[in-house]
Amino acid sequence: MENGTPAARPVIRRGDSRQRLLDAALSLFARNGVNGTSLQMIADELGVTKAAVYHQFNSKDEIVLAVAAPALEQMDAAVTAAENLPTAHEQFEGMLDGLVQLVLDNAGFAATLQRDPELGRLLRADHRYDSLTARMDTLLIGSSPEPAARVALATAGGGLMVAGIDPALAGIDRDTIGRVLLQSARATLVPYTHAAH
Amino acid sequence: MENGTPAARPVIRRGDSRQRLLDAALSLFARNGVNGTSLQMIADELGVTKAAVYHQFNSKDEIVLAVAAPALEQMDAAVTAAENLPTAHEQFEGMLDGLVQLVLDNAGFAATLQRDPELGRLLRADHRYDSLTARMDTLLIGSSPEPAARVALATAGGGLMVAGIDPALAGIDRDTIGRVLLQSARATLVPYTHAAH
DNA sequence: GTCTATAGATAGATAGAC
DNA sequence: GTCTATCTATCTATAGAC
Repeated sequence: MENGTPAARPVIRRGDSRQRLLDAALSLFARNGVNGTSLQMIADELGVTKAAVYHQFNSKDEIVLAVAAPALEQMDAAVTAAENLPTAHEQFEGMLDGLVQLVLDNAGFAATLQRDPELGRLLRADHRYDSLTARMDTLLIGSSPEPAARVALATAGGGLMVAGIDPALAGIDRDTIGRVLLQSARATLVPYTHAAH
Repeated sequence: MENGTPAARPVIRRGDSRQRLLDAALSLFARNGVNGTSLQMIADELGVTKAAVYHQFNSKDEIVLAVAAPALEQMDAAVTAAENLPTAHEQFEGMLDGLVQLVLDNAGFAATLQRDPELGRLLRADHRYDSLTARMDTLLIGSSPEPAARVALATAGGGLMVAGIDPALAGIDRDTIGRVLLQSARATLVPYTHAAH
């Protein structure tokens, strides 16, 4: 290689170890839950000691929140995009599409969120998350839903989340999973939304 | 009081403390997960010490399995009842009905099962559970389901389970929840079952 | 059935050397 | 960025008195 660049390109990029840590942590969280995953397990997975983990994050909670961040950003983008669609019907369908993509792109995170009370508590402590879910709910079942609609929303959401959990679903192609998830969520919600007509 | 009976009827019946322990444990498991619930928390909830808990159960796993037992028995009964129905269509609908009742009757347990990897592992170690779920799956989507049907089954199951989780659903009457759950599960599964015609 | 006391392991977290 | 070493708190579980 030529020496036109002032410094040789390092084989290990900066921030790589941080990302490797987050990947390992998410994988362990999805399998064992947040409470079932110790910092020792994360360190072992990376082949380092706990102290090395603490060099990059000040606490376990910080790791959990860093793991959640990308999914929350994608969720924010999906909600905002759906809100900007012209008709209520398109908003409903757009939000549904975005939600399925979100789950497919973040299956491990969805599994963790669905399963772990600890992650739910941490997220609910953040105002952004509360606001996001409220906006999403409005797009799907309106701003003053009847009780049955709230049950349907929880049911549809729960059904979506398991796509990343069930080991029996490993090996099934993304398109098939996405198609079924979309059909299921739509069929569950349509009787209770005013926007689907 | 008269002394006609040889011993005064005790105010606290035998076995009550065991049942109180299981009730407290399930409540804590549903809120915090199995891994998020220590024996100390269970003892505190009952106002006793850990040692008193260990007098009734030899290990934490034993408590978890004892908490799960009633739901597993009800599941067994529901599957068997559905299998004895005459037509495939009635078996499908009967299993769906039984499943919804199961979830409504054991909301706390369903929440725990859905969320906690630890409980799932413990149950899967028991052959009875594996066999039960296999029989249930066959009633709902047949014995050699296509991939999409397996996704639909996991989705419907996940949707059902959340009925006991979401705090936002507290206060909604049982009939409403049951009706929505049944509609959702049926709508999700019908496109992929051969028994629904 | 409930208690005190404790064992042994592991949790999250910190200090300071390299 | 990674290490050794260590702290404190808590965990599951046991022993033995009342």
